[in-house]
Amino acid sequence: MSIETLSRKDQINQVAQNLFREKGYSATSMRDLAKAIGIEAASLYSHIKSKEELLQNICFRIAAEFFDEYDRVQNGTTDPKLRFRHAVTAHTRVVASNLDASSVFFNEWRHLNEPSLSEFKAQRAAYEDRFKNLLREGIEAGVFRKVQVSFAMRLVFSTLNGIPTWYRNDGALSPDQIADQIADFLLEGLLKK
Amino acid sequence: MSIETLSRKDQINQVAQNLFREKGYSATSMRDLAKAIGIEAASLYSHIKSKEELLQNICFRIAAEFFDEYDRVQNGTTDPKLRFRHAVTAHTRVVASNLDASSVFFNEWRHLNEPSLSEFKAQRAAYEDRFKNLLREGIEAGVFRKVQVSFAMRLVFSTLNGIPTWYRNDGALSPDQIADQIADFLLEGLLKK
DNA sequence: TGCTTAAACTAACGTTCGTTAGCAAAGATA
DNA sequence: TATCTTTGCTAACGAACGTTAGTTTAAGCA
Repeated sequence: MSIETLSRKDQINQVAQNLFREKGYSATSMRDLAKAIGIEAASLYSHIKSKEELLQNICFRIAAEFFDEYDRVQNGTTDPKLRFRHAVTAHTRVVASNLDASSVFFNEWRHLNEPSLSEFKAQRAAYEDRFKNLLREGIEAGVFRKVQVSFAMRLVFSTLNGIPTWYRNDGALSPDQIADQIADFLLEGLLKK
Repeated sequence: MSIETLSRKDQINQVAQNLFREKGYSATSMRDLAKAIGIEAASLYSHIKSKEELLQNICFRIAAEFFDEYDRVQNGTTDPKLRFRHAVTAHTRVVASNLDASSVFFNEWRHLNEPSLSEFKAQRAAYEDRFKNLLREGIEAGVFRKVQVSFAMRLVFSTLNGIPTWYRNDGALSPDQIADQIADFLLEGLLKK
């Protein structure tokens, strides 16, 4: 869907995603946002309640996508190695298909105010726990090396959440392709076997 | 060195590192910074030229540390696997020993203005090239899997630069210890051999 | 004691911030 | 045609922003 066919409200949310990512939430003014759309700053308030509402929309929409995609791919799978691979590729697809929004999710969430901030942290922790459990399963099954699960989980997420810093969805590599390659990298490492 | 024994100028730089990391550069006001020190905002200008100068100091000091530590550990080593391991552990030590500053380096550099911004990008690209060369060497030597070097470099840096999001230098694990564990993770991956 | 200097202060500058109030235009609906 | 709703506008609010000017304070030194 091109940006002209979106409702004004959707258009505002989309441009906000882009600006919040490029300049950061605090450094993006409502006048910047309005100018990028082609209206006056005050006119934004015919469609939205506040600047922070825009940030909340982005953060919680992406959080929901992470959960949804995770549930979708885990359904029915029991093999620990495959469960982990599916979780990694699902997460990667969400990130790579929502570069602006996921970038804001990763870097701008701290500008949320209460109670959104606590809710955000709780959801993130719950999501991270799922990955810790996958790692535990893999270790207990003797498939993964005996690593500290919370340490390994942090490294995995660092790799995944860094995607928006370098990936461009320009046709060279599809989200599915990099998802597979990242899963390979996390499972195999750099060394030749 | 405790914060009270620093010169005022050093103290300002140190508190700025911390605030820029916690709240972001744009969301940190000079009045925030002054308040955290216990003086008036205008008094800061007896010691510094501008807010942006503080950001420049942080970014370029850390950049220099990355280069220095890299040069120090590469000196004399020729084995590709060891060269890569040393580069990774050196980088990790710099990050883990400068959590506030490296966090600002990773996340707030975009608020630099020209010409500092271009200079920053150039230095970062030069540093990244060193890692790409190490990966190339490892592949040519048959030690590393045949991965795309620029892709692998991005994944490596994502892992390393995510350290400030989770590591606390509180005595549980020293910078050297996590450096070794991260190198293991990058080289070996999660799978049991 | 008088002089110099560093480092703080108060006051204020002009600008930008997010947001509100009130109004105008335009299209949909009756 | 008359009315309502949506979506924009101009004007402006009070607050906060980075920064400058000018002044005071206090310590070090001749």
